[in-house]
Amino acid sequence: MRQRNSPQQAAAVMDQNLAGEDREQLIACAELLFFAYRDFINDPDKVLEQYGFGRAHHRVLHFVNRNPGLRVADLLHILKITKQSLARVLKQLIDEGFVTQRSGREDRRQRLLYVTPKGNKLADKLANLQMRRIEAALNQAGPGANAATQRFLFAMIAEKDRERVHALLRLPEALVAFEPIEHQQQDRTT
Amino acid sequence: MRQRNSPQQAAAVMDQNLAGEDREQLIACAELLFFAYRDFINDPDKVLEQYGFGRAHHRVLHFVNRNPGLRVADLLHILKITKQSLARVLKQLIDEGFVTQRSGREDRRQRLLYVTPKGNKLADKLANLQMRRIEAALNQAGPGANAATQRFLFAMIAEKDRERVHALLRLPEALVAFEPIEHQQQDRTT
DNA sequence: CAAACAAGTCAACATGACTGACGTAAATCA
DNA sequence: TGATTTACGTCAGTCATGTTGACTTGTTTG
Repeated sequence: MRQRNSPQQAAAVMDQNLAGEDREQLIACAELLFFAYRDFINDPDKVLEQYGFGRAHHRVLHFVNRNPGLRVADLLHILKITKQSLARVLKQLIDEGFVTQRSGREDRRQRLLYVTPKGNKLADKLANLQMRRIEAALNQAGPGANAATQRFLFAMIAEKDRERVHALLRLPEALVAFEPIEHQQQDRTT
Repeated sequence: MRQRNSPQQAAAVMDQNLAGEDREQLIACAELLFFAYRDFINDPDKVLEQYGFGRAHHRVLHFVNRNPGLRVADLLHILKITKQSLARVLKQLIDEGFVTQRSGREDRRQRLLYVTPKGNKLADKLANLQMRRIEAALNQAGPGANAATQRFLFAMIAEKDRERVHALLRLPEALVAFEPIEHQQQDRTT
């Protein structure tokens, strides 16, 4: 038996109803994240379909577009998938002329990845779709939403990956160090 | 009991940028959303593996747990998948005693879904994992992050689904009406 | 030179999505 | 009442994307 307060009640006792209301807030966040991501993914999917590509292709194309010269190993860390999974979509992107490879100058074992002009065009097209939705959402969420949301999303990342992501996205320093956090024990597994 | 300060206090600085910088901000949001969701999904996955379940099972279990008496048709709208996709995971959840069905009283064609105590236990276990991460992230993101993030995530949802989600999550009215939205429907058909 | 490393590849498999077609029982409409 | 619609279930096949394991080819490094 779970009781749910009406919005009026919720607003009234916002900071007093400790565990119960707090729990509802957290669950709302979780569910909203699910719905938001569901629709965030949706726009590009329709376009990708026309190219015979899927989300996996999109992700590769995006990060190569944003980070020219990315190594395959980097991509594996970013996407957290196996190289066999990556290989399939990467091969398609290369075969169809959206991505190219060059050997690294210093280390010739490495295959550095770059988008072609064609790849850049598609990547930008997809990015613009998503950015339009994000922009509208930020506007609707009001001032401060950008900063707060970025801090929240960044803090949702597994702690051991944050530094890598921070560097990858070239984020401002403020994002990491908003509040000192006491004890954090996450992602010790494996 | 995070304080819900007015979002203006949180950070009014970051939101007034120029076009080029603005674009970078939006891209950062998009990428952060990807990384956040990637890791948000990760915690439950490890537990689900032990039960022989996947994400699809988790989603069904979660929404049935949160909304006892949910109809199959509702679930399809929530998850935006086909009934054939749903059928497989739902059947497993029922066969293994995590979910039960009852015929609707008014309309006996309907199969109303409920979690069993066993199902409730697993659902809560998974929810707690995710809520712990969200709680830590909200703390780290500072005051105002909860409200701002919820508004942002809500606004990311496809407009035609917002009303439905709003009703489903029993969200406070303020979430929808931060900024005057022009046309809003009153249809409450769940 | 041997070992470690970056990357590619082959094969088999699991999950979760899809389409299309069909069945069944209950509600609703003409 | 009889026909149609609705809610749900199911069979069968396909596709996209993930997995593990094993092996190869270059290249760098100890």
